[in-house]
Amino acid sequence: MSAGKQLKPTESELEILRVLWEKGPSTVREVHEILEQSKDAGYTTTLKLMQIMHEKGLLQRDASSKTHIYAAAVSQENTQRQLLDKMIDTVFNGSASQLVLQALGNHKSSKEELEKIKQYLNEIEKQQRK
Amino acid sequence: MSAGKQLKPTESELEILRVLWEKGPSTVREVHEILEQSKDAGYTTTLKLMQIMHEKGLLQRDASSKTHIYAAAVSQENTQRQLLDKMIDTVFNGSASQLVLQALGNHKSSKEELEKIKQYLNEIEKQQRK
DNA sequence: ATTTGTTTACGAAGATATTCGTATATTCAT
DNA sequence: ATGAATATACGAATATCTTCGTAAACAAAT
Repeated sequence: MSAGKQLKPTESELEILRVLWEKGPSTVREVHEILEQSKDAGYTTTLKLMQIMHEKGLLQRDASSKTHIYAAAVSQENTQRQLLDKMIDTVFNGSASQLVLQALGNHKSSKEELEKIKQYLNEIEKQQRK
Repeated sequence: MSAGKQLKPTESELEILRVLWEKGPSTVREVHEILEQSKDAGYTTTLKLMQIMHEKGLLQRDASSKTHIYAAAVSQENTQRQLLDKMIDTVFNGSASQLVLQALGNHKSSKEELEKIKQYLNEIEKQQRK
């Protein structure tokens, strides 16, 4: 499976992807109006970015109507994994658990979340014993 | 407390920091020779980068002898935390445990490491009950 | 002292990412 | 049809990051 590797989105591109992951297929204006809330950029800036992302294969678009509809062409999970792997590699010297300890140490996680993580660890250990 | 905030190192800057964290205070040449093993760049490129990092406050240097000695001015842990926090924020929508699950799922961790994480989780839960 | 090798300093080219102005097309209301 | 509003396309300015050429300073060897 798998065609060519997905390339790493830039900071701005990630902001756009987040909107599309959350809201689903949207027009440039819709995306732009969300972005405007947290940063200030012109409309054509958002447009241009989304066009470039489309060229790169990060977004797909439906141009059948005058106002194009864009959607993420890469999944949130794949992108998260890609960026996370890179961070483990370049920032945590390849040690995922080092990163995990840091992450747990500096953020309040709810009891439920912690429980979920523990269960997960147990499963992994069971796997390993086999 | 807190003096001005530490600014985010770029990709290349991070490579240099990693060398200095590992080897301690070093000359440009020493750093460069390590970098050469994994990438190819000219000596003056490494020099320039380290000079810029010094200006930015990422490195400190001892210029008392002809050949300057550079050292990291930011700690590995602080930098890791900074980059990790940003990733949790921008890539994992603020959910540290989401990131943790991803990290555990996609990397083999040794039994010892997993055990360490579990102990840590227990401690956190103990804290929370208080 | 002159040459040779190593170092820093400086400036600028090249690459990539971000921003926006302007032109052109389309739609809709009048 | 004309004008106002909104969309896309395009090109280019700006900013940031990365790279390196070249010159000047210095040190060591001959």
